[in-house]
Amino acid sequence: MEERGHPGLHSGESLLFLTDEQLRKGIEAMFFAYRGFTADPDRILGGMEYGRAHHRAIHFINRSPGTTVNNLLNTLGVTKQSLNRVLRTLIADGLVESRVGEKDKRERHLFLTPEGEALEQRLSDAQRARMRAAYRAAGPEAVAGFRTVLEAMMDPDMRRQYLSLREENT
Amino acid sequence: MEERGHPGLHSGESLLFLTDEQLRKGIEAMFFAYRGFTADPDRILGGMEYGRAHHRAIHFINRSPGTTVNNLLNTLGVTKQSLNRVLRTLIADGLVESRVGEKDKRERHLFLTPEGEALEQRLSDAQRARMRAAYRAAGPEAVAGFRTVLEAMMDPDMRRQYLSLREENT
DNA sequence: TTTTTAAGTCAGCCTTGTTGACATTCCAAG
DNA sequence: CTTGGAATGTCAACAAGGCTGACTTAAAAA
Repeated sequence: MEERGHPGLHSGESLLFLTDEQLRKGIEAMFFAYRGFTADPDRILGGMEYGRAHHRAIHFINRSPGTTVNNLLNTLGVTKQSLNRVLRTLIADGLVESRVGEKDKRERHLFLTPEGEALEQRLSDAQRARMRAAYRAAGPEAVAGFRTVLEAMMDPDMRRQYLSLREENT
Repeated sequence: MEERGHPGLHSGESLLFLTDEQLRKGIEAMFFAYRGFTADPDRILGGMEYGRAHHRAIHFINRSPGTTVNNLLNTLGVTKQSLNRVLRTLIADGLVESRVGEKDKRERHLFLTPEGEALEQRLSDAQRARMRAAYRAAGPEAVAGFRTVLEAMMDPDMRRQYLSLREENT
């Protein structure tokens, strides 16, 4: 069942990986894997007053300190009302700081406080631990393929988001 | 907590794919890709009275016709109350049929009606189209790696679910 | 000056998850 | 036969986290 002899892309047989059966396996793999992917942070957050939405906000603020609300909105793909509810609690609890923009005073630039960074660490440590185990078990070539397929699966807008985030510090 | 040089696997350099930076890229890839993964069915369902939960139920009933409520519960990882709310509407709307078990009459075996199968087709066609495009763009080797990493990322329970589903008709 | 933009807020709604309590049905063990 | 436990279903209440719509404020842009 293995023909990684690499495709000239003709030969027809190398397209067996595009059967509906193969596609469905991939779909179910995504479903079950995503559950694992979120399981550890969810467990940690379950004890607190926060949820997955807070985790996502914290992640991307940590990823791009000083990002604006609008940026974050687009990255997360939610409405400002949804995001605002999350940010309000994070700011009130002292995990996120919101600074008025210097150039454009309408904008608010978001930063993690030391407490916010501490929570971010806890959450991403847990998530990375699972990721690291999976990567190690699968090996570097599988990881490369993993990322290639995921990128191809994104909406174009999201792919741009993803790639622009990578530029920042690669 | 990061050992990046790391010995065991000789050469050391082959472990560069396990850096925190690489892991974070993988995490974000999962996040953005999952959005794409669910986008098409969500769009279709947005117009109706159904949501993602209905899609998942329909998918796995189609995948394993005659499965019991308890089986489905475990596969989906939700409570029976959550699933019941979804199943009730699907049954009421004539998309799913619930048959009392013959051997054990406490069990209800679930099947899609022709209408249910029609909706399943619409949804999975959309999802498979994206998957197919991604697979085609990435190539068979990347796809193999993709599935390998996803399997390694699942919780053991979910991996068993995933693999047992594969056995049924491979 | 007027219009547009960024952000925040309030109110209300929906889906989908959760617990807890309880009824029904039925198998199986005592 | 009786009873305990398992599988299912149902009701109620609640929470997270999406959404839309309407409105305000402040500041930038035209």
